[in-house]
Amino acid sequence: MDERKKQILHAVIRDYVDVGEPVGSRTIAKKYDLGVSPATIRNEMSDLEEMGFIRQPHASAGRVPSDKGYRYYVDNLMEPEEKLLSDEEQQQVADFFQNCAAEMEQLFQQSCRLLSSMTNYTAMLVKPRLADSVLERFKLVRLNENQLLAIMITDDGKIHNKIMNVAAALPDAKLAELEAVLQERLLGRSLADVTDSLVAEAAKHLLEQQNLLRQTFDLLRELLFDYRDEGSHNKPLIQGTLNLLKQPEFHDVDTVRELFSALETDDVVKELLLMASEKRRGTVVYIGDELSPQGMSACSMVTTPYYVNGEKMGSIGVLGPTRMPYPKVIALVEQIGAEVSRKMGGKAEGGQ
Amino acid sequence: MDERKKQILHAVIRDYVDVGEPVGSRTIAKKYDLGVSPATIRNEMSDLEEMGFIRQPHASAGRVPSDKGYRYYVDNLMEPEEKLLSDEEQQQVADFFQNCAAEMEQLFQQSCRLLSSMTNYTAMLVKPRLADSVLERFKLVRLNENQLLAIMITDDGKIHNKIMNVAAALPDAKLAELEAVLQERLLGRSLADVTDSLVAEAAKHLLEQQNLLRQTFDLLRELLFDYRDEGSHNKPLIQGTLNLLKQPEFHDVDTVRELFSALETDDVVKELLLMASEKRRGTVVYIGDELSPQGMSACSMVTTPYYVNGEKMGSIGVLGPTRMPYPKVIALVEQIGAEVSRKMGGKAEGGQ
DNA sequence: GTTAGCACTCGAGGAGGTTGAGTGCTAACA
DNA sequence: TGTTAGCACTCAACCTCCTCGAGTGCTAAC
Repeated sequence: MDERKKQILHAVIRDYVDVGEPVGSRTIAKKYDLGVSPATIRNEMSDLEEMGFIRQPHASAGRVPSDKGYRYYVDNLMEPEEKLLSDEEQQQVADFFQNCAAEMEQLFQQSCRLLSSMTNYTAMLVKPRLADSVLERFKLVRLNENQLLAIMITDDGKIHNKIMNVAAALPDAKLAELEAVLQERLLGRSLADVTDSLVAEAAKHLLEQQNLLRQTFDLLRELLFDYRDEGSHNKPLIQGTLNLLKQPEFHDVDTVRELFSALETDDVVKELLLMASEKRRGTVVYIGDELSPQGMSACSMVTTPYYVNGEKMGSIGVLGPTRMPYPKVIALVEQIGAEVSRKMGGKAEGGQ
Repeated sequence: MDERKKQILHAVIRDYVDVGEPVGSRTIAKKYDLGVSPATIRNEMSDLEEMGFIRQPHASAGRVPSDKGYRYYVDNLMEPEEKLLSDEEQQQVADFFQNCAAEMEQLFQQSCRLLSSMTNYTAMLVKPRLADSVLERFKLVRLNENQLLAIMITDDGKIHNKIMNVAAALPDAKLAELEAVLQERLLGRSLADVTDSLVAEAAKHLLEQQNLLRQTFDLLRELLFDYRDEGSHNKPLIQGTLNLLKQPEFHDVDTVRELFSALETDDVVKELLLMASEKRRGTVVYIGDELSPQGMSACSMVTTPYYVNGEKMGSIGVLGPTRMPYPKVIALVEQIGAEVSRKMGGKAEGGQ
């Protein structure tokens, strides 16, 4: 891959992303000053096609970048100066984060919306894993003779609760004792740390005395593990699904159907967003075929992790057509990701 | 509108719903035994067109029912025997409701899914208004010196809570007193009944003594009214949006965009579903243009109310193309609505 | 290694023709 | 007066044929 080939590939991609139509050798010779004739460019393009970086939609058309071509571009060709946001965009982001909500849930919602409206693609965000939340408060409240309400407040400000039935009367003193023991053992720990044995041990001596509490404990354990596994508690946020319909590549209803049904499957979205953050590789770009296991091979995705209190984290990202202005989108995702981290008191982490 | 015209209109609609293509005079003469020649049917159809019940997509095509035609059909032509569900369908519904969840939220979700999968259209449901929920329990729990947790449990089993800051220490005795007074005044009332004056009066003598509680009360009032107005607390359920994409009438991406953006607006959906139940007219059918204020003039909608404990209620319904088998869909919606009512201990109400 | 020139390919788009479903009209019939 | 047969007419859908133009690949010359 010599320098000139790189230049030509770069030119093909820039032009295609811009105009949306296959780009020919003449166009490149005219628009980008490479100092060679169309014929030479043709030869080079023929090589590039053989190498799999570009392809022809049909025999007498210009060239279009392949997924591999975009990949090479993102990995090797993108120039830092392309990644800058315009002043207005900078401003827009800054303004937004100055005035945005402090409450976590809302901040996420709104950031997601911002990202989708600024890119005109679909934005998505996974909230921090509930398992990483730290138990800050734990209360047992008597509702009546047979019912207790367990209240847990986690450090993200969320209140979780569950009504539990107790088989027989439980004196106030015992209840207080139970609460105290559990508080001592559970508070300050993340839900991930709350293991079966921990709960069991915490209540051992109580259980010995009062077998009737066993049910309550089973319920409590269920509750804790339920939250820890975060089954349905942590749906990813998705904003601007409809933006994708604006894209010419999704003018075919069948493609749209496939794509949307993938988007409706929360697990797919979460998996995608988390694939990136779990590798801890900063911003990650998935291109075309790399999303085919998720049924989105017509798309590309840019995700970046964000941090809450320096540790716990989630991811925010954008889904658009493979033909997207990668540098801009990457810059925007990183910028917004960093701002979210900042707002949440985490350390930002940018770049690749 | 003589008998023969009715028969012909009926035939046009049945055939069009079935086949999906404009239907001509010859087809009707052959398929439906009206005892007259195509020529006669042509004359009648010409009249029907003049009356606005059918129309021609283009000059040399067959006829297609207009919105007005469907309306007339639904109001006057549908025969009771058309409204029967097949045995398998009956069975499917019965099976489902035998095994379905008892928990309200889940029951709604699952019923909605059932309706959408059985019709292959989009199903939607508004949950009962929160304002109609009755406060069953009310608790004030001290979290620490400066924070109280207000817990409200409504008769639908939902737990609502809010953390409130109190300016200065509040002795346990006062807290208990406060709780007791509020319980006395608020329990057993629906959120709709909880008025500003009620809360104020309930706490009057307390406030006189302890001005510092004012803030707490303001917060509590806010909380109550927040739930009562049910701002974001009561999103309608929507299932099977993607089913609409299967319909040939939505093969155009622009129509889809318009429709989906309407569906994304919760208020529009809720308004639609509630329009019916507020009139207390049983099952209601909206056809084509009648939905144009909601930006869904390509669709028809069938909704029916359901009842919880005989009074409080919501609606369940189906959104599909105007070309839908109305009798079947109506029967299905009513059946499922009735089952939901039954499950929720409400009285069923069928028919129009 | 680069370039100019040229033949070739192929999709897009328009013109023209054919087909078939369906209508509207008219005149004849009961 | 209502019904029917017959016939001319209309029009979308579908072909085919044609041209145009963008773009390529190849070759021979520089």
